[in-house]
Amino acid sequence: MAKALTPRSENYSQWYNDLVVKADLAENSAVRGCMVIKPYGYAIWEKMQAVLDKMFKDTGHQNAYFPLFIPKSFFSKEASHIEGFAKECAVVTHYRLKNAEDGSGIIVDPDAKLEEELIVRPTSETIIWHTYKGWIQSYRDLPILVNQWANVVRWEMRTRLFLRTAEFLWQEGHTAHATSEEAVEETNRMLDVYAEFSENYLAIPVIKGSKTANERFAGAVETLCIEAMMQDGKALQAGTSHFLGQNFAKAFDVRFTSKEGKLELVWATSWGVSTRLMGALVMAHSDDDGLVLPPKLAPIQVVIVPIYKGDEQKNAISEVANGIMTELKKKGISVKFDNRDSHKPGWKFAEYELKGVPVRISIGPRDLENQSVEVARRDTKEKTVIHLTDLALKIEHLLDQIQTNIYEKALNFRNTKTFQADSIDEMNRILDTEGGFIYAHWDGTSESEQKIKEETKATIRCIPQGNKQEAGKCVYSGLPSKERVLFARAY
RNA sequence: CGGGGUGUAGCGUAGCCCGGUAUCGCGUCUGGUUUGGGACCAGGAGGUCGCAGGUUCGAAUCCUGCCACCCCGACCA
Repeated sequence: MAKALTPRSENYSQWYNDLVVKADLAENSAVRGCMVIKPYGYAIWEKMQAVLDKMFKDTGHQNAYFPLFIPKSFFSKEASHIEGFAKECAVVTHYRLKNAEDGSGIIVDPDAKLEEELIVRPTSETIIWHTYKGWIQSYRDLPILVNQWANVVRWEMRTRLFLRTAEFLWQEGHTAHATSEEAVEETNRMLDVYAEFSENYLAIPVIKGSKTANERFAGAVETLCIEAMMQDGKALQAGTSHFLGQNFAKAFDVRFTSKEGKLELVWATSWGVSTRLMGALVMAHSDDDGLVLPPKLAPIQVVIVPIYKGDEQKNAISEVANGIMTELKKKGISVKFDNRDSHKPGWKFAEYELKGVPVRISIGPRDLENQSVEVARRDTKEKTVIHLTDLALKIEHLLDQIQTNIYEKALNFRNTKTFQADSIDEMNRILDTEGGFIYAHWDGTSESEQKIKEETKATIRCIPQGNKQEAGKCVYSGLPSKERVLFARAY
């Protein structure tokens, strides 16, 4: 079978889409803009969830769950918030269907109109802050450190598997604090959690920074983000952490009595990552043979493929394979022995490469004689013959090496695609030929930011944390600037 | 919502300009031979040609209307 993944140079988004479908991660559903996440894709998401959930708990958070539906009136309480989300909300207006009297089918019962429409949550700040009002009276009730795993709906005009779907899965943390300092600290802490997750598990290097006012989350005082580079040089926002100030406390009238006995507004944060990370994972590491999964998130870390003629060989190989499996499982390595008769070895090799399984062990008659196996790594496609002695230990080390190598490779790629530019023309030249990240001076105004976007299609991804201070002139206005900010074309 | 494109078997397609009941590949089923990189041979099954109407002896093909999907923008995690 010709697998024919589109070479990524020709049409990256087509290549991405084909890969997601062929690797069995997800597919478009019958519902506009919504996707079906298939078992293999969901298994990866579950591994991400498990790691993140532990990181949240290790930083003192608890999980809770809030309603899917939000009364319309809740949205009108925070003006900039509704402005940011109004354009893309699904709205429930009725609660009953009935058979049409003319027999033409099922219709919405006009008599079952809701008094107040319900919005399917695009994010949960409003319903949660409405709830928090009832939870918070005194400084003793703070902080509240809650996370929710949920689905949300944003009626996007154009969707793309994982990267932008009308419904997506995510986690959203919502915390309440007595002081501004504490809330800011929380905002930073969670950004660090995301950066650590991205680099250590997804094996994707990220730039931490803050968004400009234009790009800020609707209702936030400050939005922090991590920005990753995909293999076509475009940027992908991989996670956000918002300092909400007292905006939501004001909107929902959430006050507490301080130690000093004064009534004060509560300080807030919210932070989230979504199934978009699945898209990041695919776009950051894959090659023309398929997915390349970091071992820490691969549902199958090792696959064993037998090569045999006849039952006698098959049985002998199975015995060796079972021994290896037992040893690997003892080390907590997930391993699959694919002894199906229905496919030939070559077919299986290609199949597991497409699915990104980090390590493949193949065992044939040659190996039986030599007490060895052939070990192939997905990231470099190197094959080596390894003796059975201490095989599990060697595989364990190999998995670590692969995890590191994938990260290093992504980091090197990003470094070679990161540039400085001192004019709009230079920016355009780089973006059109190389793509990638560009550090350039900006005068700090929304007008210049907007103009640069119009002329280059690149946006300010973030003002990087700990950014080097350096006097210069804005690439658009020529006005003085004290630092370079990160520009890129983005997903 | 603008600009472009495509609808033919489970999937991918040829045929359309120039009208005669549909081509090829993958998959699938049966039998046999195979197995160290997506096996081979033989045989079989599978189609309202997106929908509706029109022209015609005859429409996948020409005409009209509609629908769906994809890509590129605007919006966005």
